[in-house]
Amino acid sequence: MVKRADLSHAPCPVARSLDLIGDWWSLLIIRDALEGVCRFTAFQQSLGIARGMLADRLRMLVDHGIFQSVPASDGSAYREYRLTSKGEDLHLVVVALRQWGEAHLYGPEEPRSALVDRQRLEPVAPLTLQAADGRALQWPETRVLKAEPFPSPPPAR
Amino acid sequence: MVKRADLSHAPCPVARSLDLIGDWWSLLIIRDALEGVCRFTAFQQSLGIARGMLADRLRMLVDHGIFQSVPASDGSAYREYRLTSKGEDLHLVVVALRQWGEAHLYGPEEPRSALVDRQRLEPVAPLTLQAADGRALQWPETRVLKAEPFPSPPPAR
DNA sequence: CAAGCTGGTTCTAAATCAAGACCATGATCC
DNA sequence: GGATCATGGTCTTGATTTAGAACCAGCTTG
Repeated sequence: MVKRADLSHAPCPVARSLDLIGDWWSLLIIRDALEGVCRFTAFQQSLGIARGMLADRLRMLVDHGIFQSVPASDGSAYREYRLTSKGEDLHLVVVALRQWGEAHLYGPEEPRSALVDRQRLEPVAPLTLQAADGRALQWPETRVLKAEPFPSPPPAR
Repeated sequence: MVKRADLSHAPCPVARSLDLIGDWWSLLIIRDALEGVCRFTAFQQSLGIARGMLADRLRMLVDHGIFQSVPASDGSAYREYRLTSKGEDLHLVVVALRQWGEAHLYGPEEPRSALVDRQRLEPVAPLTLQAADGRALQWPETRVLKAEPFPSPPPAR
């Protein structure tokens, strides 16, 4: 056996994405970062994650260009973690998870945090799937076209 | 320490969602199911997952109402796993992961599977965040409103 | 009814994870 | 300018999870 499968060269983008952020903590760290958390200790306190885990995860996310480690903006000699634009683009994944959770994991009266339009403080609209021309699509109206088999699969690194 | 944190009563819908499907395999199983896979052996072969893991994951996903186990549609005595509507609603999460992976994890020439509109075989449009009135929103134009503190937090069960 | 498929369960070893001790800087206080 | 605290980690130690393979019982096919 050895280690968990390596999906970083999978032909399916879903698998590659999960290879990076499919673990227990990464998306929670990214969620916090999207809400403005940027210091090691702040992540650690917000999430209750073990410090060693957090250090590992941040290192990995920096290596993969999702975070960058920059000098702290408050002028101190410490550093902070900022999402790159690649990392920020994960906000749609977080929103999709949020909306699914809101729809299916809460009782009708149960309080929950909400993502709102900053101007009007109204909840954002549910995400929808659209065709290239803007038509709304249901899931059964789509299909996955498999990739062509690759000339040379994982050519080392 | 003991076991991984229980997020099933978290006030944040993202955390609750990840509590169910934030592990290494669940979303890959769901991705396959969305593409029509429904038999135990088919999942196992498609994913290369250990059989014990797969059995555990499917049991858990059935327990949480994401799959249901139904008699096989081919008339045999075997069973198959079908997504419930709750499970099907995860397609937006899978699409978000797919689009992020397409945008950030592939070289320009590297082949990949694509999600297309079944009628025209054109790729679907990128997901976008919209306000309640349909205006496009960028991430910085939104914020997360925290939930009211709950009267009685996790009341056993 | 024998052989193979299906859908699991159980076992073991390895890897991962949580928790806390420890430590090296940098900042603060006096 | 030395003591003390905060920051941002690393290291060690067990518990839990995971991968992989072996095993097994109920269908199904020939």
